[in-house]
Parts: sequence; C-alpha cells; structure tokens
Amino acid sequence: MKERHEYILGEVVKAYLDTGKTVGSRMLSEQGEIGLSPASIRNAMADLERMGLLCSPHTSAGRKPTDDGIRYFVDSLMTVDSALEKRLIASAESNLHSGVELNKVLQQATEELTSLTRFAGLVSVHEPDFKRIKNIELVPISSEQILAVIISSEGEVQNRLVRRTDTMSDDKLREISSKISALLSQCNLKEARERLVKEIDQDRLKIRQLLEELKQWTENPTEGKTDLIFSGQSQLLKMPEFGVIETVRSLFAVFEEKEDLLKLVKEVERSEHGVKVFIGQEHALVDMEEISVVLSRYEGEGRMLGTLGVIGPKCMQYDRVLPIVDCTARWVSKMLGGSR
Amino acid sequence: MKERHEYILGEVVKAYLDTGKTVGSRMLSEQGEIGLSPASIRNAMADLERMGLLCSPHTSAGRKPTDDGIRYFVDSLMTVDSALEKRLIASAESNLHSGVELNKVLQQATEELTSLTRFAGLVSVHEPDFKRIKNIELVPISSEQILAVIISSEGEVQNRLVRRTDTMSDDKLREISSKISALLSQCNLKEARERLVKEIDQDRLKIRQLLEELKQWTENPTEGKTDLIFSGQSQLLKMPEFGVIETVRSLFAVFEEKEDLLKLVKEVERSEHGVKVFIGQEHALVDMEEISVVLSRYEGEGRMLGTLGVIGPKCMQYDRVLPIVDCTARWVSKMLGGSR
DNA sequence: GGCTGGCACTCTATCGACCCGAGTGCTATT
DNA sequence: AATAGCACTCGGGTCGATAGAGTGCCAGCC
Repeated sequence: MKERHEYILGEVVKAYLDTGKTVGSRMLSEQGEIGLSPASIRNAMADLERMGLLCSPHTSAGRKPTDDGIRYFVDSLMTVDSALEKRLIASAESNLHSGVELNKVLQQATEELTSLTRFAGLVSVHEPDFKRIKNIELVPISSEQILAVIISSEGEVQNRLVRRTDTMSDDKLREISSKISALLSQCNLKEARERLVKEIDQDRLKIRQLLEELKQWTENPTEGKTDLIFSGQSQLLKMPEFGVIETVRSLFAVFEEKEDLLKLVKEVERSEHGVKVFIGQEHALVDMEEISVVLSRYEGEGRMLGTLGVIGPKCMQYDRVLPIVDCTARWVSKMLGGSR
Repeated sequence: MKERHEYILGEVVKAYLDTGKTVGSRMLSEQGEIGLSPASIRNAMADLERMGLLCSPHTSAGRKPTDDGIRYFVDSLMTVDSALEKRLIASAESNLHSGVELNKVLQQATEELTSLTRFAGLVSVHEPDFKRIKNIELVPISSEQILAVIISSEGEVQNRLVRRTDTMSDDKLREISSKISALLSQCNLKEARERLVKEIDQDRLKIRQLLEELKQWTENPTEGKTDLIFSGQSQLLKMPEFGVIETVRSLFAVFEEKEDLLKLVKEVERSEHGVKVFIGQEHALVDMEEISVVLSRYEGEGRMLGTLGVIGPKCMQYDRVLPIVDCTARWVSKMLGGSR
C-alpha cells in the first residue's frame, strides 16, 4: 500500500470517528491539511474502496471506512494519545490503596470506565478454579437446614444450604464440622471428591446426606455465579446511532443474554495481548454491526483474574479509548496485585 | 358518580389498556356491547372529562383516561381474572421445593415475572438487619491479609478482608478466631460493638487492628449490598410507547440510578397492602409519565424480606398483571417460608 | 328529560411532488 | 500525475393537499 493511500485512509478514518458521518472528498480536501484537490483524493479513495477498506452506503453519500479499514487504522496507523495516558496513570496512582475488596475495586473500575469514555463499562470476573479448600464450616440455621461455608486457599468464600435430614445436636454438628474441615483441608476438588466418596462408603459418621451434598458441590462448585458487571448502559442511548429502536433493543438483549459477550471475554482471556479491540462485525454479535468492544485482561498475583473494557459505537475515538481501558486494567491489576 | 358514567369510564379504560390508543365515541359504540349511540357516549365522556378522569390530547383525537381515571378503574371497577389466578397458583404449587437458596428463588421469580407479563421484572432484597452473630471465622489468606467470615443466626454470610499488621502464626490466629467467635456469638450488633470496645480497651489479645476493623464492620454491616435485581429490561423496548429515544433513555437512567425506585420499594415495604400499583405520575419518577409500577411485598418466616414486581407501560392489563405479581409474591414467600 | 341523528368544524397523519446539496465518475487539460 | 470541469445520482427536507377520525352542538324523537 502506497504512502499516499495510507495517509488518505488515516484521514478518512479520523474524520469518520470524529463525526460518525460519511466523509466526502471535498470536505477532506478543504478542512484537513492534505494539500490535495478533491479529485485526487477521490482517486485514492476509489483505490481504497477496491481494496475493501472504504465503502459508500450509496452513490452520492461520501465514504466511510469498513471494519477492515478501521482495523488497519487501529493496528498500523494510530498513535495513542500519550499525554492522556500519562495523566491516566498519574491519577490512577493517586488513589491506590490496597486491601480493598475485589468487588469494590471492580465496581469502581466500571464506573471509571464509563465516566472516562462515556460508553458502557463492562467487567467480567473469571470463574476461579477454586483450587484448594482451606476450611469448611457447618453452621446450623434452622431445624431443617445447615449452612456450609467453604473457604478456598485463595480467599474465595462460597456458601451452600444443605438439608438436615439426620437429626443431630448442635454440639454434634460442631464436632462433625471440624472433622470434615480436617478431612478436606488442603484438598483440591478432585481429592476432596475422592475422600468424600471413601467416607460415604465407610459411613462412619452417619451423615451420608450431608456428605452427598458436599460431593455434589465438588462437582459443580461455581454454579450460578454472577460473572458480568455493567455500568453506564444508558450512556449508549445518547449516541446518535441509537436513533433506531431496533438497535437499542438488540443491544440490551445482548446485555441480558450475556452468552455472546462471554464468548468475547473468553477470547480475550485466552489471548496474549493486553488490550483487544473488536470492531463491528468482528465480534459476531447479531445486529451489532455499529458496535465495537474494547477489552483487556487484568490480573492479580500472577494469575489472570478477569476482563474489563467498554462497549461503544463503532465510531469511537480508539486512540483515547484504548489507553483508558489499558490503564484501568493496569490499575485494577495493581490494586489486586498484593491483596489476595 | 352515576352508574352510566362508571360504566363508560370502565369501557374507555379497558379499550385504552387494550390498544394503548385514544378511544373515540363511535368506536366504543360500535365494537362494545354498550348499546348507546356515539352521541350519548360523547355526553358521558364530556362529563368524565370535567371530573378529571378522562382527557383528550387535542380536539379531534378521542379520549384516554387520566392517571386518576385508571386509578379509579383499578381500585373500584376492575375484577381480576380469577381463572388466571387459579392457574398461576396451581403452576406455582407444582414447582414448590424448599431448601433453595434465596438468590436462586429471587432470580427465578424475576424471570417468571417477565415471562408472564412481558414487562421488566424487578426484585428488591430488603437490607437484612443482621440481627445476631452466630459465628465468626478468621482465615489467613496471605501474609498480609485475613479473611473474616461472619455468619448470622439467619444464615446470612458476610466476608471482609482485614489487614494483618500484627504478625502471628496460623495457630495463634486459629486460637484468636475461636476466642472472638465465643466473645461475639449470640450478640446483636450493638452488644458486639460494646464488647469489642471493651476488648480494645483492655487490649489483652494484642490484636487491636483486627478488633478495630471488626468494630467498623458492626457499624456498617451491609455496606455495598446489591439490592435490586432486574430482568427483561429489553422487553420494554418492544412497547410502542418507546418509539421515542428520550423515553428509553430516562427509563434506563432510572434503572441505573436505582435511588428513585428504592423509594417506591420502601413505600411498599412500609405499606399494609399486598400489591401496590403506581400509575403514571404517581410514582414521581421523572419523565416516566407513561410508565406504571406494580409491586408487592414478599415475606419469609413471618418477617418482611423484600419487594418484587414489574415495570411496564401505563396501559398494561392491570387485571392480568396484579394477580401475576400477587401470586409470584405468594410463591416466593412460600418458598422462603420454612427455609430460613 | 334524556337519547339520537346530523352537520360543521378541527386537528393529525400520510402521501406525493419538488428542490437543494453533497458527492461521485469520467474525461479533457495542464 | 494532478487538476478542473461537467453530467449524473441519490437522500433529506419542505410544502400542500387529502383522508380520516373525532368532537360539540343543535334540533328532533320517544
């Protein structure tokens, strides 16, 4: 690709991201510092259209970049606003205080994302592996139910209601509780399951029911976890591209469904890169051709903890949004770094 | 108010709730079983307009009920669809199985609400009083942090990260854990705070930092609880009244803000009635004149646990929606009745 | 006296005609 | 190779006419 073409493409994309409208050759020639006549620009644009980087919705409507065009811009032509980046890092540093709970950090992160970008913020929490059991506590709740509180070595807490068919005194329960805790402490899920099976076979403790329910838990420990946090969804409604109700509906259907978004999240979790951008059709969400998603992984103590980012219109200012998402992810990582 | 007028008002409201459009005298005379000429109906309508129960947006546009008109209908004229009600109760009975966790029941309830009404479902969880502490468990997470797991006598579990400034062995921590648990067990928050203060003064255990953080917790135990669960928000977008983007935006702003909705929820929590309806301006949500909210309290084990209901267009079929909300609340109450 | 039919009037929503502006593609020219 | 000019195309906005739905009021009927 010739330098001339790259240059023109860059200008077209910039203008498009600025205004959200198609850009014509005259307007580009007049307002920019291109120094070329409209006709020359038209030639270049025609070439770019043949390459599949630009397209025009109809004959006399100017041109706008295709998804590929924006992709090329983001990957090769764009330079991020480094002054902005520095400011972001500085302001992030300023409110660094560790020892805060995961959920609060994430909540703050989404809000930060929406207030900086004016788009919808999105944070996913990676389903943790619940590697090792640290502690199990059985607490009597009523005559019929027991609450099992299971704590992982990573500080994850889960609780589960268990029916209490076998009648037993609270003292007895306490005794059983510490026995089970001793039995399963330091086990990973597989080991725990094995030990439970063995215990159920022997049936020494006469608490088959309870053990069965615990075993069930080892098979499906993270069932029903909430996994996606949103904020600022209503921000998106301000965008002109949502004049059509249809678009809005499918957007919010996506928010509710979550399935499809989770796919993207998983993809980012697996990827190597920090920030990943999905432009228009690239994310394969139905009826969301005008939407882009910018995501980044965040980490804590070496392991990947989840993904965060924003959802916004395709014509967003990527050179602003990318560093924002990047810095927020770094900030979250730092907050969680030493804390768990 | 004369019988004739009541009758006409009822028919107008019914027609309006059916179609969402203004209703004219001719149309009413032709399709209904009124047996009156358009002119007579017009006279009655003019009277009702003077009474403030009907209004017309402009001269030649037919009439529609005012908020007061709908209110009169709901309070005095409407009969609920008792066949529907019976079916609802039956289907609710059929999937009654107790011993399920609160959150799952509520999630299921909102989904039930949206699928039955095709509006947005809403469930609030009343901030629990966390009456008595049952158990406290301190679990070492890292060299810097301790996880405090606090279990209430109602089976509520909360956990909190605590910094670990005082170095101590895991054994020591276990010892302290059981001491604190013994100290605070069966206390309500006030008593717990007092005992903690006393303990901090004496400073026998040399764990001032830890105790301080626990004391802080007793002062604000439910901080940052999620309190409103939605579902089916995108359903609302299908309603014709959301042709205008403005309405949609303010609606979703309300969803995000939550503040205003919480006010309604609190009102329902305080009220005596089962189901409560807020029509149009009655709920005082800005820009939501075309929206109605139907809420009902639900209970468990005698005490009020929260509120659930739907948010939908003002012209919803109240005779369907009221029993649906009512039955769902009963169902939830039943599910939670014996379970905690 | 209350109900009804008729008539004149009002207001909105819709449709088609029309024009303007923005933009393109092609070709001749420098 | 870049530019200037020209004919052509298409979408959006404005304007006016029309149809339709509905009202209010009046005179007549039971």
